[in-house]
Amino acid sequence: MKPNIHDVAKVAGVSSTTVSRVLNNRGYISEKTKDKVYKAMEEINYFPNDLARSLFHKKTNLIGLIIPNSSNPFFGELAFHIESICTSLGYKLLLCNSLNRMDKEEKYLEMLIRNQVDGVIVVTYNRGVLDYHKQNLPIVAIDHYLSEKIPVVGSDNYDGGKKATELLIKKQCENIIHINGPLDLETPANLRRKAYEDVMKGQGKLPITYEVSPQKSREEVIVKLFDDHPEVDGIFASDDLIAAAVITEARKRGKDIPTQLKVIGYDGTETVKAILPELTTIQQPIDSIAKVAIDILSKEIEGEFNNIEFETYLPVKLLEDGTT
Amino acid sequence: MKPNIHDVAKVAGVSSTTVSRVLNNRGYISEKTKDKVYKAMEEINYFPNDLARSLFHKKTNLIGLIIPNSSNPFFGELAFHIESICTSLGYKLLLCNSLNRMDKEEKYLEMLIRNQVDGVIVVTYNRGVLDYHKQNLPIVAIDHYLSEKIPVVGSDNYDGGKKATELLIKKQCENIIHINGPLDLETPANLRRKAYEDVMKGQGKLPITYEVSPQKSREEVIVKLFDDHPEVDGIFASDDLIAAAVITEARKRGKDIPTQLKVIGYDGTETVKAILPELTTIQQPIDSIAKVAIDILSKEIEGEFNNIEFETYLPVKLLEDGTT
DNA sequence: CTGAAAGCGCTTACAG
DNA sequence: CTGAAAGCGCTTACAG
Repeated sequence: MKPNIHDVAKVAGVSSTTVSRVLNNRGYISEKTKDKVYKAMEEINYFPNDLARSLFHKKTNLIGLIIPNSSNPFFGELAFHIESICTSLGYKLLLCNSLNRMDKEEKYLEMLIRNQVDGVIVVTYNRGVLDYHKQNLPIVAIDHYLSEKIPVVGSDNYDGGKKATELLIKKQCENIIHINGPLDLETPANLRRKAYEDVMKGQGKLPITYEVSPQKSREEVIVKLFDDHPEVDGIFASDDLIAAAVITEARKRGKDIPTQLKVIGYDGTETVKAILPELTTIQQPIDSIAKVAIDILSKEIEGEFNNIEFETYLPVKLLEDGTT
Repeated sequence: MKPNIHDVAKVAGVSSTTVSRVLNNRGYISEKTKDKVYKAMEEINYFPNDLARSLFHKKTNLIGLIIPNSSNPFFGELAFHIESICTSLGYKLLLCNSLNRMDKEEKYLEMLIRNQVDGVIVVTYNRGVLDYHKQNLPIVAIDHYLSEKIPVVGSDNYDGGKKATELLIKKQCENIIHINGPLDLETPANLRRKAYEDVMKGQGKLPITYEVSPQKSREEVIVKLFDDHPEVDGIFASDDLIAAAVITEARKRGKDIPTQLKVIGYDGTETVKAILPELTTIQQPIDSIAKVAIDILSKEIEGEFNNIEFETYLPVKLLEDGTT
């Protein structure tokens, strides 16, 4: 059986109140007593039970993180940064992979509430999930505006889409096509597409967007794109994984990159930079997103609602390399 | 203030004992009472406090996962699979990124103990961390044998190294060099190196290993390797990220892959397969590793120590593609 | 079929 | 400087 505070008290020959005081360094305790208690704790290998503490304090120092999938490099890196910052602040992280499924998101949210988390960081593209549980739980959303009451932190997707499209134009591409994720989910990628369309129209060009979805895989869509549009000479993909698949297919078809086809991706994770460094891409500041999200969540937790920024869109960076 | 079981009881006009019984579906309760209680819970938006439940039951359904870094695709995918399986079993996951640092691992372990986790899954290459806290906490190690008492689940690293080296030999490589991670950490990659050396020696060839470390980056090491050994025509990298960097550097030097240089990596994550599908690699069964690790941990938690396999090494698979 | 009481492991106001 | 008591939100053996 694990020792508890009474076991420590017995060994040290004091009351459990005193042990608790030593533990929390609270009130006056004689050095002698302190020593006795510390020795007793060590002797019986005592660790305080944070469950009991949390129950009393009504604060768990637990944060829930709901992301679609930590396998994706973007979310894997986001989870890493968020966890690191949480730990440095004394918070612990409960990880939840929702696969972007609303039913899972709701179940996770209920689980987090039952576990009394102090706050939740959520990356969801399903509006409305969070209204479901009417608890007034501190929440911050990443990447996507959910409701007036929920602060959102992300990066400047419109500017990213603009920068990407403009680069292809500057590089003399005549036939620029965009590949995006599911258009029905309200992902931030939709703003990238909007910027693409605006820039194209501004140039008097016709925007064309292909859509990758759970039903149509990256590979399928890209094959169709090349079949439909053999004239394509510039592709802006809404994430780096799609861009990588474009490069693979282009190679198969003997299309040289960047002379015959220029490709630009989106995200610029460390992983992709390591594996495919030649990919030109728009880099999101994942570490800053994590930092700002936790800053805001901490403020919500501490009840400082007055100086909270409700929408933060951090700047993105063009990383130019060999594929353009 | 969040409602508690007494609030529900008051609204429903019953005792809190009865509410608890309804909540746990335990003992006989009249349908009428059940209904009243459910209505009351809904009315005041009640969710049970799992902290209090856990405190009573001395079981939290919390699992701790300590990995080096969820940014790395291998660990990101491992975390994903572990979390998914945990959730399907009613466990919740506390994520810890140790950066392979022993001091962090120890702090995380203490945190997990204080939080009363039911068990811990740990990927560490620092022997001895776990002896530190002498709690008899259910633990399972992934990828690395830590002590007689701790079951380990991994894949067959020796066979992976053997398969990789043999492929390069079969493909007529004359000068095969191996690149490994830090040799002082007892990583599973060391077994891959051992297999490489054995196969090389068996062929009457001299094994040569270059070491990537926190001090010497992948890029640095690879540049040196090519400078030292312009004759190299086969490289076996102990992970896919190193293999990718080899490919990048080879391209810079105008060495054609696979005609002048053949490259094989290790891990075969979904991410790398998506971004660099032409990479030949040895694939680890990440999902099975996760599955078996949790199976074993569950058994430890339930106290079924009799039918636990203490060492499990799952088979790896050669994925042959364009780089060889 | 239902309730009062004790207890899970802590903490803190209150006394002394 | 130290201790007894009440309470955080639950659950369950025991009565009835």
